[in-house]
Amino acid sequence: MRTTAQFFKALSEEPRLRILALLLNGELCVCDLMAVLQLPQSTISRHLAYLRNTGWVKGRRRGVWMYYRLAEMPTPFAQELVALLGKRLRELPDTLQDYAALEAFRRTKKPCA
Amino acid sequence: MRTTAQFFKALSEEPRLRILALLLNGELCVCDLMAVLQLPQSTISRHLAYLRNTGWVKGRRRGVWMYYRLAEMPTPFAQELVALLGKRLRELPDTLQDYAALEAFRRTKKPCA
DNA sequence: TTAGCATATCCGCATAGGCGGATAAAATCA
DNA sequence: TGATTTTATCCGCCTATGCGGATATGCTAA
Repeated sequence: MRTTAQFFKALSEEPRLRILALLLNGELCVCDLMAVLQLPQSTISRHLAYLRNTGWVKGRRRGVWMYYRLAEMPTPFAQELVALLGKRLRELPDTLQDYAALEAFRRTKKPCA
Repeated sequence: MRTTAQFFKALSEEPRLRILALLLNGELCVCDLMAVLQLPQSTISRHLAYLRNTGWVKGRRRGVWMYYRLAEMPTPFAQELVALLGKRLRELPDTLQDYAALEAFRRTKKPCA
């Protein structure tokens, strides 16, 4: 029960929902997230750490860069929750804006890759 | 997005999950919840207020007693989330214990009704 | 109208966790 | 090795919210 509560707590802050929404479409590095979310790097990293500790994302180091992706969910409950959350996030205006910002960022430059 | 985050925040505390789990099987009054959760009345009421303000439960006054029940969810997303959450909660050991405690409490006495 | 019960709110206190700037650590390259 | 880049962590500050006892409110019945 405590674990379940913690799991939901990860979803209770807007920046974390935005991060998860962006990761729905695949792996991103911290600098991608910074560019899209327009938040200081320490803020992004802190939220990523929280998501990592609660089992929502996994990080992979590739040289200097850390790539984050959604973690594989261990239980059917978690899997269904991710599916449901994803469906919901994708229809929020903020998400669509972030997707557009990511597109734009990728077109203009590719500094981390 | 902010609303979505708030909605999940309501699920991020154990006492609130226990309350929701109990309400899955129908309306209860505050004194029922006190008996089962073994928490002080002020604590129960505070969590109920939080759940009320975030749209999870509705209260109905019946004389001196306040009966709480799960609210009707306004969106398909919320409806599916409730269904999923309910399925999850019902399989947690803490929930089963609380159900048993409620049963026991109802058998021994019926002080509020 | 007053007493008594159920519930809501108030209070002070404690902690988790938000924030962003500063600093440390990890990895690469010259 | 030393400089540079990327990311993680540290720091102090601040707000939200947890807690439970005390008090206020709402309602009923005598």
